[in-house]
Amino acid sequence: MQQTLTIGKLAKKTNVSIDSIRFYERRGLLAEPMRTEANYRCYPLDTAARLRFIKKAQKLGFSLDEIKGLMDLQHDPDATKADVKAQTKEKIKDILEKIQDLTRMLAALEKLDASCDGHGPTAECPILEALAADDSQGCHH
Amino acid sequence: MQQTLTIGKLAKKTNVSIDSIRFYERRGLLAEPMRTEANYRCYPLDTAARLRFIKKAQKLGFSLDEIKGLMDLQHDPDATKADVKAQTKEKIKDILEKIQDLTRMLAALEKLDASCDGHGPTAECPILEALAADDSQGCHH
DNA sequence: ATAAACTCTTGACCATAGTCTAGAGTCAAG
DNA sequence: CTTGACTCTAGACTATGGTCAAGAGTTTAT
Repeated sequence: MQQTLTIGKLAKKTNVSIDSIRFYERRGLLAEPMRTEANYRCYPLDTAARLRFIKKAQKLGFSLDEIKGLMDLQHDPDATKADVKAQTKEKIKDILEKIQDLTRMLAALEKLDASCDGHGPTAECPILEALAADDSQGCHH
Repeated sequence: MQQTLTIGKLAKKTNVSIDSIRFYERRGLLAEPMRTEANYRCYPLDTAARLRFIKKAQKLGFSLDEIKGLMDLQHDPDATKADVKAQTKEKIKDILEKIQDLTRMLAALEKLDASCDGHGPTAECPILEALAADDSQGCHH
């Protein structure tokens, strides 16, 4: 009973596809695991934790590159909590910005929606008219 | 004085790159324009309005395929304002969902951020620990 | 012993929204 | 009339996060 998993077992255990696991390895998010004589990957049990880390960080909006950065920090003896905190704050800023952009879009769309009674042909649809409107007049040189 | 523009003039007028204009044509967002004898595209002036439409709808979060759908509705005599309104409402729903997802991410990240004092090495960083935590215990079969 | 299930590598492919390159042809200004 | 700016096509390349297929080898179950 060695404490290792085949890629298939690891995939099932973590709900991450075999292809994704190999993809993460290529991208440097997972270390290259030991191999059996037949060249099969055999993963130590804690690789599952690493995959959990990846999936959770992904849900929080980190890209694979950013996740790699976080995991590298984790194993860098010279890295500080402040480094991790800085990346977290960076991400918070990103997300706030996205929320603001989406809120503006939402307001614009709701205004369009309210302007249209929803009856008749598209010929004079205020939504389409608003999108087609030429506001290039706003900036004369 | 024909009322047409070369692709370069159109690009400058609309701030859309020449490559993007040709790309939109390939994707069916712009009709194939007339050509000169030398096979140069010559655009009627109102193509600029169509490009404005595309860019505005894009800012509102519509994908190119969705924008194509909207523009097709615009010229379909059987399409109704209700069709446009339905797509707008669909988009509003999408955007609300995205905002909710991002808001949840934000809350999670802010909680992580607050849990870390930002001093010392990463060894016991609560942010990294939270990401690494195994919550698979929540679901025993 | 043999078939099913698993794994390996390499490389192509998906969507999205473009950008860039090469090589050829065209147009305008000096 | 030549040089520089513009345009043409086809196809490759970017980033992101994977998925899929082919063809070969391995392991497991019956």
